[in-house]
Amino acid sequence: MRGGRVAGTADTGMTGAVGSSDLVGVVMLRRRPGSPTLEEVAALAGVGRGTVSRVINNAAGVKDTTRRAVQRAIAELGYVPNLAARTLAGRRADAVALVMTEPDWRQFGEPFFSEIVRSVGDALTETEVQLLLTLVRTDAERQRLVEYARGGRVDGVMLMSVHATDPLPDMLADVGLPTVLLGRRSGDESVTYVDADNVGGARAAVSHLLGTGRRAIATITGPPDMYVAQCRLRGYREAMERAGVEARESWTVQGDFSADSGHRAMAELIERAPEIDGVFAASDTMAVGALGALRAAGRRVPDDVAVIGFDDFPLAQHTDPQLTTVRQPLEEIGHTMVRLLLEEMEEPSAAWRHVIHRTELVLRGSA
Amino acid sequence: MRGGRVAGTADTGMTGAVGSSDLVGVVMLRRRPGSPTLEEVAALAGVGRGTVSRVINNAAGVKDTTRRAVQRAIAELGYVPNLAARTLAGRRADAVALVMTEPDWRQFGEPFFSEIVRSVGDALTETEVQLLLTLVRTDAERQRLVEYARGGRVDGVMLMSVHATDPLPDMLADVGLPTVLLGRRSGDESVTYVDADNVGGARAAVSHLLGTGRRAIATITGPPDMYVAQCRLRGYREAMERAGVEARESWTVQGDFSADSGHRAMAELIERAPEIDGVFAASDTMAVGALGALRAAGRRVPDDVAVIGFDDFPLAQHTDPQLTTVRQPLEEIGHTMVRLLLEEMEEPSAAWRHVIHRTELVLRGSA
DNA sequence: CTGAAAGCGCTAACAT
DNA sequence: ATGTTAGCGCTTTCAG
Repeated sequence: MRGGRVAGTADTGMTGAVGSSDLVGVVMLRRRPGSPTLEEVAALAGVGRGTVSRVINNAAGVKDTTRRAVQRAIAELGYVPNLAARTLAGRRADAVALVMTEPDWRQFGEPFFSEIVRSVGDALTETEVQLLLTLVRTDAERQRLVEYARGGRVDGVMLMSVHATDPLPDMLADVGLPTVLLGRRSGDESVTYVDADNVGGARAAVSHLLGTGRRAIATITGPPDMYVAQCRLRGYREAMERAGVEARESWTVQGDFSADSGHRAMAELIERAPEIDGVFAASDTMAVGALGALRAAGRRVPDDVAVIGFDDFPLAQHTDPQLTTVRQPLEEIGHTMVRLLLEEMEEPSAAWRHVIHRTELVLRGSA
Repeated sequence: MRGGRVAGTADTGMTGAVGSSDLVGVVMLRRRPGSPTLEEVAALAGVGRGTVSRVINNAAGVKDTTRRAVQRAIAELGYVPNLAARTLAGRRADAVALVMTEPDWRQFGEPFFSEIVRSVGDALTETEVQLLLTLVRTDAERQRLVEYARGGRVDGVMLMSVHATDPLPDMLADVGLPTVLLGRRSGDESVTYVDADNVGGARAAVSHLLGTGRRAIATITGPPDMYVAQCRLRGYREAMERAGVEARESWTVQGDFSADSGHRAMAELIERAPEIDGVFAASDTMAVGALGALRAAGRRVPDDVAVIGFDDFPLAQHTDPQLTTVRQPLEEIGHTMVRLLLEEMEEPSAAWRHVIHRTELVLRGSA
């Protein structure tokens, strides 16, 4: 029976399955047709529509007694403004979208994303702006989002995890929709973006290793076609160069950001470059894999070999609390995205703006 | 230095920090004022507005040549319909919301949620309906969502992880907005919901243990104020009763769905009821904790004690591939939510509908 | 300070 | 088959 399956309620027959015996519950009356309108409020309050509009928009210049009367009418009718009408009449949608373009759905659960979502939500919680998360996986969904955004349902768009070849940012930005990217697609990203200082962070990590007297420092890179990986490799090289240490060819091994690839890369390094006494991994996940390989090979960490990983996901605390990492300030990155977006919505500028957040080294046992 | 922090780019000074030296990039012209309107399209195509409307809505009864002409005009102008106007003119918003009311933000990253989000997204991907995820943590956000929904920005709302005391479902449903809940708040939930068969699943798990000849079966429960936990406890009791096995008081220990609480509960069980030869945990997470406690105590699993957990999050595969679980069909649950919502949007009914999905036992090594 | 009136861009019902 | 017209509910001048 191992690995087999048994219907959970086969012996009970008590519950309805889809489409078969749905239980139908209490019957209740509902009223849909005709939420009260501003006009009805005006009538009840005995004022003109303009006055009601002023009241619900907190506009100045309404006698206090009238205001009160209107508010009473609003409460009595349970009036809620029709947002479509409001938007159509010229005001904004009072909503922004945070888009995840991640075909690989597992990413969704990553701490990286939840952190960003959380901080963006926080930054918006004080405002009148509703945050809308949307998923874009297929081209159909891409198209639908563009029509949604261009259709005026949101006043601005933030995009996370955009792949280098994704045209979505341009489709949005080219129509004049305030758009902010999290991370660059390439070195000359034009659309407004917020990014972490990947070059500087990598440089700081490697400099730190050099500072402890180590010289034979290797790096495990990310996919070469990802800009973020390029930056981290560049940081490694710059640090080595500045220190006057020649970075041997054999000290650079390619990974793909996964723990597995980190493990393999480290195993290869141990094999072909046993002189290594330090490693900079382009992701914390790979760093964890590398630590595993080192320990498996009987190397002492950090005494024999020190490891630092770039903190893409605040993973380290869950897997290896001893791992030194380069931390990206996700909280601030989220806040900055919101700030840039709101500013752009406030007064559209003709220029793209780019903000790069500093990173910081979080020292722990392994380096 | 251990545990200390170092600014990543302190030695570089190359990057701009927020608000200090933001890089300002390429300047580009943007046009915002006045997207082309349907009227302009009509003019360019030399037809009436009604015809254009028919074309963009794929309505029948338009001569093929005219249709083509209109489409050409649309392409030439880069016309995109104004959604606010469309909604106002009486049609729907063509959007639905999937709401997470989870004050404890960590939950967001759980596989349970990403699975639901994924399956709901899948179910919607074929339609014209845009999925909007929204977060509701504070009362302010709750209020904002209600105004958003009542304001006509979405045609329906799905709610996940609703706490027993949350008034949000009623606030929405009472105004006649199609609303579907994932999970019940209590035994007499009125609002339309989709749920897993928690009672039946628990019963099946315990029956399975009984079927292997075990008699001293304990249960680790969830928080007693959560309906889902009550149901799973009820299933345990029913199975024991049906088998004519007396479930001793001391065999029921309370947990809180966390792995830690599972560990503690199991340790307590080992102490006070060493006769135990089977355990049903109300969540897979607690089951994992329980397994840890058992192994630590030197009990062999499943030979001495068999463990089954209820699969809230498809966690088992990540932590203990040997753990037998009661699986909830998350994919189907998501699809059903969408189906019910769309049906309700199609033709509002006066009745609430309730669907309870079967669960299935996924047998693995530990039971 | 407040009422009246002119749209916002679209759909749908009604003519033609 | 297609043009015309009347709103949808709100914001916003513009008069009073």
